[in-house]
Amino acid sequence: MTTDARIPLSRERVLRAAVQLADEHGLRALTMRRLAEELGAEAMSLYYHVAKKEDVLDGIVDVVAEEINDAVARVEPSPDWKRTVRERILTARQVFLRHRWAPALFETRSSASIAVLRYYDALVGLMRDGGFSYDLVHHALHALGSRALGFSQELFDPGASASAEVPAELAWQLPNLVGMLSEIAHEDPDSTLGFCDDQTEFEFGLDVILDGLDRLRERA
Amino acid sequence: MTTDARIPLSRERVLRAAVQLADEHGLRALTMRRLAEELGAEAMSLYYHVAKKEDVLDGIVDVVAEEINDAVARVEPSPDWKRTVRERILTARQVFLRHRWAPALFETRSSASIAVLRYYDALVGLMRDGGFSYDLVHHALHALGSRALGFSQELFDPGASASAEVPAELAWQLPNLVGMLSEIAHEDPDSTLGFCDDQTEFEFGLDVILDGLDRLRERA
DNA sequence: ACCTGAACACCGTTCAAGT
DNA sequence: ACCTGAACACCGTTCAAGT
Repeated sequence: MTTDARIPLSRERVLRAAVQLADEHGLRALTMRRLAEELGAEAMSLYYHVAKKEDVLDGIVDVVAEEINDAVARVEPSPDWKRTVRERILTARQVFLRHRWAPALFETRSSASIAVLRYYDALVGLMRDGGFSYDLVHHALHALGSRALGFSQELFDPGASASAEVPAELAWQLPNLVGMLSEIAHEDPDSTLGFCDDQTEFEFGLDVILDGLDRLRERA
Repeated sequence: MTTDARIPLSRERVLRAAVQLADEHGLRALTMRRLAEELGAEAMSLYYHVAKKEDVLDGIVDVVAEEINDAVARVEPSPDWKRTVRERILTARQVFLRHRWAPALFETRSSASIAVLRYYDALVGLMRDGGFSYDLVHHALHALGSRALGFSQELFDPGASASAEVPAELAWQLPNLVGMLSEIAHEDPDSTLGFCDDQTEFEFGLDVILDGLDRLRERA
């Protein structure tokens, strides 16, 4: 989907096109040459608007982070810190569902973008107002990890390794896993997303942590 | 550090060299050409022992996973499930500290290696014996995420963005973050690893989750 | 059976040159 | 000021050829 070549390039146009390219064809398709093609320009033209590819990657992280900030800004605060924080995080998660490549990329960035810092700043403020000490907020951010931003990279999807996919010769080595999977498959035979409902699992993990943090806050 | 060229290549030698190369120079240095050079061979020779680069990456994930399995096998079980699981996870973490590139790579693998599955199988068994239903174990694995395997990718290290590094013009946009960081820096002026002690934070987050899971187990 | 040289299709990036 | 062509140093990988 090559766009009109008459519109002049700009950093913003480049970044928008990069996000769209990643949305449609994944991060691997995001090469400088392909990106330029998408914009109806030559690869070398991009370098007038961005320093290098890393700059593009930093840029699209920022674009997504701004999208998150816009989304969570519409969440109306509640007197209950946990309710507000929970809703903000689930709202942020919706943005990541629109940009499936983003979690992996966010984790490769070493220095946080300004937009990400603003996101965290608001979170810190909400928890502080909810009765947390700065010290506990700090621990809380580490405990939440990427969940605070709205995603949780699944290392191993128990559902993806459903019993059917495990070769019989392997099964005997994994009695507990096989047992667990067969029971789950039995109990929830028609889950839409395979055996594990990502949304349910994300909320489960999030609530375990938020509840735990709330208990620590009360005790302190 | 080129090794003796007279020793014939083998899949195992290739993978060992790949791990060592990543340990010493990072994942980015792990190219087929460089790897071959390290082994005193030509890049094309590698393809007789591995299918493609992805195969090498799958392979070194497996090597690390086996290293983890060896390490946790030496953890002696306790009647308290939480104690045992906690110690196993912290033991696994030690392995990741020796292979800093591994967390990022583990997260890019879509299908889990057999060794990783064995690790999870043992974990499932321990929790099941500790009184968990299969269903709760399943939720627990999702809640722990990569922490179950012994690492937690930090998206944004609050310590890395210490107040000193935040430009003054940005600080006013981040009042809560700046407040939090200045207090933490003040309270813990001489932490070795910067402002955040990774080990402490990892254990904090792990304990929040394990305690939460234990409470859910009791209630069920 | 195991290893290699030459070659291909791709990268990101520089630099001098065009308008 | 903005864009481009040619070129460079790298990738992973194929394939026919060597021993």
